[in-house]
Formats: sequence, C-alpha cells, structure tokens
Amino acid sequence: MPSVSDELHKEKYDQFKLEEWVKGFWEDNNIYQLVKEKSMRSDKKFYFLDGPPYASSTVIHIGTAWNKVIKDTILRYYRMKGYNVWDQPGFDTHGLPIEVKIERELGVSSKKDIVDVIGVERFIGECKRFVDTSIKAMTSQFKELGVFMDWDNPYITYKDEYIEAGWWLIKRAWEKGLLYRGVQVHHWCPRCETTLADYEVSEYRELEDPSIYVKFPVKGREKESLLIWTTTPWTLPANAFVMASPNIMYARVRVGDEVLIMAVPRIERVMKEAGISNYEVLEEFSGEELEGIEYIHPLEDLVDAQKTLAPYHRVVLAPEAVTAHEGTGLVHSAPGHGDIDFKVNSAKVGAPVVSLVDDQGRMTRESGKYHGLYFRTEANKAIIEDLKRMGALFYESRVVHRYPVCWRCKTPLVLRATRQWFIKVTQLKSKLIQEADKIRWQPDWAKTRFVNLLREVRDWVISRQRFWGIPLPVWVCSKCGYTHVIGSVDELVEMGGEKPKELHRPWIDRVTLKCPKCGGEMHRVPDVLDVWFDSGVSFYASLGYPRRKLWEDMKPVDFITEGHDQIRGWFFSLLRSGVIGFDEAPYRSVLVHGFALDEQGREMHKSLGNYVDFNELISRVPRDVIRFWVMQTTVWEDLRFSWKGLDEMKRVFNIIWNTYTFASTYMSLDKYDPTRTGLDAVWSSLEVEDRWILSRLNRLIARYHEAMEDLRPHDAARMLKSFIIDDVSHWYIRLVRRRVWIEEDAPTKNAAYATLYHVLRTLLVLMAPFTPYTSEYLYQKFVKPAEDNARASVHLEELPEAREDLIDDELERDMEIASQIVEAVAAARNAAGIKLRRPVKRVIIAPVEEEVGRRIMRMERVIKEMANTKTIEIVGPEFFEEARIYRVEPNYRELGPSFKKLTPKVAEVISSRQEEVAKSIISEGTYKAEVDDVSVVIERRHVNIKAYYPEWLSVKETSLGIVGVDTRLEKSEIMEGLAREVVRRIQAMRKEMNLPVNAFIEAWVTGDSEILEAVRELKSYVENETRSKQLHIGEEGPGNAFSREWEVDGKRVTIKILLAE
RNA sequence: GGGCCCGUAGCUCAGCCAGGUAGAGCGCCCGGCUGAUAACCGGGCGGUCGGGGGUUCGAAUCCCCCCGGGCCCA
Repeated sequence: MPSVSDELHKEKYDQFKLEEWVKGFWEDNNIYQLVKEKSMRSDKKFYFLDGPPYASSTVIHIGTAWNKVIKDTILRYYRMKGYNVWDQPGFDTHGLPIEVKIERELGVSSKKDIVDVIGVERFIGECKRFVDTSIKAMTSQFKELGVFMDWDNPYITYKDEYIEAGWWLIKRAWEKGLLYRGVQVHHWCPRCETTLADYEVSEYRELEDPSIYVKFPVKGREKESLLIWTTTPWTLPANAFVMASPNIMYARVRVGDEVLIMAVPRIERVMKEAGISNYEVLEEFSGEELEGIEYIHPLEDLVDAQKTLAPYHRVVLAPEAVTAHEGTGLVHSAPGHGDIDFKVNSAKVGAPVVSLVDDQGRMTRESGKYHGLYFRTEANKAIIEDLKRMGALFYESRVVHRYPVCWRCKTPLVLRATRQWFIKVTQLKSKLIQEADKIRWQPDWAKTRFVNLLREVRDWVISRQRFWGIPLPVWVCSKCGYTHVIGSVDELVEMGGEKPKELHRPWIDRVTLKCPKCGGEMHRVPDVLDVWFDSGVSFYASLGYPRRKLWEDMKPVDFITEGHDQIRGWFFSLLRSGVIGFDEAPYRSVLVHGFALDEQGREMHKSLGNYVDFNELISRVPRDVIRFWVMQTTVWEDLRFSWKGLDEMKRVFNIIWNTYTFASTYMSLDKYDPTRTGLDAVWSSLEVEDRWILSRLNRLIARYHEAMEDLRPHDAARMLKSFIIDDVSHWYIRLVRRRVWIEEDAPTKNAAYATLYHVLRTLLVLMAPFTPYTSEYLYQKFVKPAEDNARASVHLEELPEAREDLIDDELERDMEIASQIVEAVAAARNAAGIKLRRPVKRVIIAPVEEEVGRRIMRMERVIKEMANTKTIEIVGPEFFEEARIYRVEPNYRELGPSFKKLTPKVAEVISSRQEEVAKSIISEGTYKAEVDDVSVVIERRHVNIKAYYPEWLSVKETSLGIVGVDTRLEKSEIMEGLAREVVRRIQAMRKEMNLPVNAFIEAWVTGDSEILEAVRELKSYVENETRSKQLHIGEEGPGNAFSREWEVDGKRVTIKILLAE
C-alpha cells in the first residue's frame, strides 16, 4: 500500500546535496530523453530558436546564465503544456574576436603573419579548436543550471552545412538584385586589416591629435585664403574640395597683410586661440557667395594624387556638413576619408574618390612625398612641417577628443573608401517595417525601438577581409570579369569546381570554376562574411535548409528571447535575412530581457572589479535559488546582481522545504494514502480553510497560465513565491496545525491531509519549470512513494488547468478579513501585554459595515482559534464611544496669549476638571468657567484632547472597524494559560530528549500550588497535548527521569519525564 | 546629439498602462510563539516616490524640462 513516506523529515536539508542527487537521478534515468520523447509525440509545434551565444569564452557571463534560465523556464512550460518543443541550442562561432584571440595565442599580429608564418590552414584549425573548447565548457555550465536543451545536437555556425545554408541566402540576394559591389567610406582597422560595419564601431578612446588651421589660397587673389580647420592632417593630401554653409555668415578678416575667409561666429574664438588680437573684419557676407570660389591646395606639388584632384578645388555648399559650433565654418573635404565628404562628393562634385591610406594604415604611393608613413603619427608630423615651411599653417595646437578604436584590438581606426560587397537593405525598408509590425513584442516598447531603427536602415556591408568566417560565395572570371554567386556545394561542382575538404578558407580559395561566358578561370573573391550574417540565418540554417526541408514544416519560429542589445542585433539580422530569403518575418513573438548589472546598476566588467564569476556563483548558491531569484526580476528590466538578494531567496527555499517536511511528517505518521483518501473522498469534510486554500490554488493556476502565455514569467514566479510563502506556509499551515495533531482517524484530519497533499503536489508541478531540481526532488521523495501511478519524473507531468468552480471570491474576501481581524487582535494583545498563549474571554468588534460583521461571523471559528479568544462579539460603534475616556491637557501656546496672567489658573481648571471640560468641548466646542471672579471661555484650541480606553479594554482601530480585546482575567483563563505554559515546557523537554513526535511519555509535575491546581483542572488537556499516558500531579517521580526546573510567571515548577513503554 | 528603458524606505523591488489616504520582503529595535524551529507571529523605526514645472478638486501614476544609470545609434 503506498503512502506518504517519512524520508523527507528524517533528512537534514541541504539544497546543494539535493541538487547533486537530482543531477545524478536525471543522468541515471535519462530523464531529458524521456521528456524529449514525450514532447515529440505531440503534434502541437513550438519552434523555439536559441540566440546563439558567442563561443569565445570558457566561462559564461551572469547575463548569459539568466538568458538560458529564461529560455529553459519557458521551454519547460510549453513542454509540460503538451507542446512538441524544438529545443536545439546554438553557438555563434565565426568572426574577428576569435581571430584576434588566436592571433594572440600564436603570437602574431598581422594578416601577413597569418598567411606567411602560421598558414591559413593551421590558423583556421586553431580557431576551430578554440571554439570547440568554448562550446564544451559553456555547455557544461548550461547543464549545471538545469537547462534542458538538446545539448548533443547543437547548431554550430562553422559547420559546412551551416555555411552552405548561408551561401543560399547570398545567392537569393544576388538573384533578387540586392547584392552589389560598391565603394563606400567605412572605418577600417589597420591592424586587423579589415573593414568594420557601423555597429562594430562601438569603442571610443580619449586620444590626442593635432588641431590645425590651414590656409588654402584663393585662386587669383593675392594673400587671400580660405581658412580650414582639421584634426586629421593626414587627410589633407586627399583633399578634393571645401564645404561651406549657405546658412552661416562669413567674413573676410584682415590679419597683418593677409586676408582670411571664415565664418563670422567663429572669428573671435579662432583669433583668441591663435593669440591674435590685432585683426579687422573687412566685410561680411552670406555663405552662398562663397560657392564656386577656387583655391590652390598648399601641398599640390608634393602629392601625386593632387594632380587629379586639382580641377575640383573649389567651395561647395553643404549645410549638412558644416556647423558654426566648431572650426572655421569651412570644412576641408576628402571624399575618400569621410562619410559626409563621400556623400557630398557623389551628390554635388563628382571628384574621384581617393584614399591615400593603405590596408596597414600607411600612406600610398599616390600620396607622393608621404608614401610609406603611418597615417596618424608619421604622416601627420611630416604634413604639418611642410605646411609650416610653406607658410600655409595659420595655427597649430593639440586636442584630446573621442576617437574610434577597434573593438577587438583597440587600434585607432581610419576612415577610408574601399570596395566592399553590400546587400541593398534600403530597398527592403518598407517591407521590413511591415513585417516587424506582425511580430508580437514583449514589452511593447521593444517594437517602437525596433521600428525606429528600421526607419534608419542602411545598406549592409557584408564583406570582411579576414579568414575565420563564412567565405563569400562569389567567383569572378579573371579574363572577362563575369561574376557568379554559388548557392550550394552541388552548384559548385556543377560549375566545374571540386568539392573542397571543407568550405572554409583556405580550401575554398583553391576552388576555381570555368567561366560560362568566356571559358576563363574564375576565382573566389577572397572576402569572408560579416559574423552577424551567420546568426541571422539560424532560423533555417539550424534546420539544415535548403538541403533538408524541415524549415518548411516548422516555420515560423514561435518564440525567441534575448537581451535588449539584440533589438539592433539578432532580432534585426533575423528579420533582414527572413525578408531577403523568404519575404517575411521568420519569427512570431519576441521577449526582450534586460542586462545583468552589478549591485550599483553598473555594467559588470573584469576591469571594474565588480565582475561576478559564474563558477563562484554556482559554488556559493544552489542552482534553483539562482534560477528562482533571477526569474523574479521583471524580465525586460535590468537585473541587479545581489548576493544579499540570493541569500534571501535561500530562505524561501528553506520555507518550501519546511512546508513539505511538515506535511510528510504527519502524513507518514498516519500512513496517509492520497490515492485512497483524495480530495473527492473527503469533499464533505472540507473545512473553510481547506476550501480557501483550494480557491487560492486555482486562482494561482489561472493567473500563472495567463502570465506565462503573455510572456511575463516573472509575474508567474512572484505568484508562486507568494502563494507558497504567504498562503500555504504562513496562513494555511498555521490554520491546520491543530487538525493534523489529532491522534485518531478523524475526517477533519483526513480533509486537511487531502487538501494539503493536493496543494503541495500541484505546486510542485507548477514550480517545475522554474525550480526543476527542487521540484524533482520533492516529487521523488514526497509524491512518488505515495502514488503508484506517479511518473518517472515531475518533468513528465502535465500542467494543471484551473478549476474555476473552486475559485470562491467571497470566501477569499472572508478570509482576508479574518486575517486582518486576527492581526488587529494580535496588535491589541501586544499593546496590553497579553501573550497569545493566554486565552482571552472576548474580542469585541465594531465593523465599519454590517457586511464585514457577517463575514467575520462566517470566519468565527478561524478567528477564535487564531486569536485565542473564547468569544467574538459584534457591536455597534457606540460600544467604543461609551467606553472611551477623554482627557484634556492645557495647550500653553494658545492659553498664554488668550488668558495672560490667568493662564496658570485656567490650566489648573482644565487639569482638575478633566472629564467635564472634555465632554463640554467635544459636544459644545467650549467650556465656560469662573476664574478669580472672571468668566473665561475655554475653546477647542486651548486644549489637547486625548482619547483613552479603560484598562480592561485594549483597542486597535483598523479600516475594517474597531477591534477590542477584553483583557480581564477570569480564573478559568488564568488556569488555561498556566496549563498551556506547562504544556509548552513539556514539549520543549520532549524535544530536548529527542523523542519522536508520536512517542508516549509519563510525566511528573511538582511545585507551585496554583500551577498544580491548573494542571489538575485541565489534566486531560495536558495529557493529550503532550502525549502523556500518565500525568502525576504533586508526586516527586523517579530519580532516573529527565528532569527540569522551570519558572512560570515567577512561580516555580519541576517537571520530570520518562518515555512510556 | 538622437531613440528606447530604468530611478519609490538603509537594501531588493511591487504599485504607474485605466489618477483618489504610499506598499511588500529583507535589515534594524522591541515584544511574542516554541509538535515546520536556521521556521513562525505582532509592534516600532524608516519615504522631498531622482529634481523642477504643468494638467487636475486631487499626481508616484498623465504631459513638459532637467539630473543620474542602462541599451542602441550618431
């Protein structure tokens, strides 16, 4: 016969051990496989797509842990709701950060070294080895957290099948005319020797640069120059034109025997900076008048490239590029080295785009004299010297400003125009916005943010001049220039290529094709793809599309969740790929989560010393505690990491444990069998608190589902916590305690067992997605032994649906009121110094409305028990009014000014005629008296009125009404109180002797006569409570008995105990 | 410089969308309970709801500006 086992309460609680045990249990019994198999039998699909973490570290960030816990909780929820859940994890593996790490490991620092010293083949091998190590380490940490995903079958972006899937999209883009090669100005890292996309330019440093004012002589005018300002002298050799604004006023300013042209609002600043006080503004005019003025470039003779640029040297109007806030209002423009310059040039000038800096950051041959010099250092220096020598330098100083550096190697970046491959995303803009609108965003503002970004979308530079990435599948004929994009390995072979060992560089670089146009040899463009491309195609690539057709059955992705940085990142790249490849958004709903910050709300950084190491965390805090704690945070807000917060959560688990051991202690004692004595069997014996907790439970279930389906798992987590702590532990268990202490087989006890068992069992299942370890453990130890038909694991259970018929609003309101009344009584007792142990004769309540009174009386039994009162009386407010005693005190601040010299005597009257004065002032507002033959009128303001209740009545006023406790002692209550004191002490002694709760004893009580009388009077009560077979009053007892002397209210008593046979 | 989010007690946070007497847990102090006991109950201390302005009879809540923090851009 199954019954609740006694295993739980025999064991010392240790959450770490518990989790270790569960981990072993899952492994030994293949629980994940069972869960997965069960899920796969369902035909309701739930396609979850894991945003792949970047596999560049062996220790995960706290934020990554949170991310996976959120995912796991939601996946578990949907599995337990009977869905066929796709739970494949992913890893993002390509890209520059990993290349840089490997370069460091191998001790090289340039692309040349990778090719010549290391060899690309070995380099790629090292990248792969590094990634594999990271994946292994990360996987084991995710498993530690109890994350149930298909860890044996992750999608990994460097696999050939994945690369091939990536090619497919490039081919799609090409077929749709979205792929193009173009020149654009981008940031370039001269160390990594690759272009960086806008979003990769994320780091800035405070760097020092020259700040120079340079004179560009105006053609055909003696000693007259345009004055320009720049902090990048190295761009001057590539100067093509000068920009001015039509919205700014300019002036010709005489300085010495020269005339300088500059913006009016800048004159004073510039002159001051240059230390020139003697200057004269000759003439002011609108910027428009500058248009077309030609100038001579001061370095014209030193720079070869200037020969082609000279014809364009004139002033161009470009209000978007010129401000009156800095410089001179005249901006030197080098289309090959500036974004705006490039745009203005294409729109208005059409000069050749010249970049005079090479891949390594050195000046090119075309820069003439400066050939070979490094741009920010050597070239700057040489150029400034030449300008000075030629008299073209107006003023020179240094400036410290924010300058972009490479996000991986911190090398200052250079802006330069290069030829790159693009996808014309701008053409898809309206479609992107339209598709974004169909997606469910939680929270709402994520959508706003997303659409804001889409409005500013730019074409996407997909090419990178690196090694560790998906090779760009573009082949170009070396003879006729014909370009072809390859969409698959099969196509590669069809085109005459040989299938390489793997699709990475360098193997793929060796594959040549035969040009279908001219028969010439086609070579691959040596670029690889931007690493953001990789994860963007995961929605189909992880499923092996197009080689396999699973995506077509599974689409769209039902759910994704990542941090809010991914609004711009992955959420965007997925949508972009979805629209390029399939003309639609690939996912249906998004949950955005926050960042894991430190206690002060700052970002965690190893360099800031506030970094919390995952391994430290997991060794200090049990996994479920971490999980349940992080899940309490409003998902889309930032998580403030807190050791203290985690400690608090440990206590919650302690209470959960205590709750289950409480139940198991008594249920096992009585061999309670939930399969025989279930809720149905005890239905008619349910007490009001039983019906109440069942109502609460079902309300919880309903709200829990609402929260989970609305992607508010934190709300569900909070509800679970408050249900178990507040409703079950703090209230329900307190209420049923006495019922489970009953010895015999009473219906009310069985009703309590059945209810408690049902509640705790259901709760385990509801908790399982959040606290998989604890739920499993309690399921194995508490549920399993009691139910023959229990599942192998709690994770194979199905989530219950709420039983609406058990939700009773009225009852819950009644209980709410009862609890408030009990609270008020406790406060009143406390004020009067009456212990809860001592019963009181009556509690008197004047409710604010009759309704409340009725509710109180419906809960009479509960209130009487919890408040330890013999009776409850409902009275009208007049009861308290009549009992109230008023006292008045003289208010000297008001008395003084009114009565001057009489003040002391008036005060005397007030103090001596208390009641009389108080009554009069309350009813009439004044009190009239004769003082030294003078009539005085004492007003309300002259006194402070205080209300008191008589000694015997302790009162607490509440929003429900006035609650009074009659504190008068009658002999019977005193007796009962004393008896209870003795009981308590016997219990303490039993505990000290380590007696089992159900053991019987024999006891002897001697000492104070009043106490003995009380015990004699309530003998059977004492015997019952303490499980005493025999209670000897006034007898010494044997010497071998366990003995203790006590003092109760100043009275001595000696108690002896022996274990009865 | 722009977009979005956050700012409430010493700490962690709820309340804000749908305006109506500022809440919980923890911590601290005092008291109680002692058959869940590293649990539990009551009371107290503690708040310019980041600051300022506006709308309103009434604002933590709605609007505007500013400050601090976060993310993403420029």
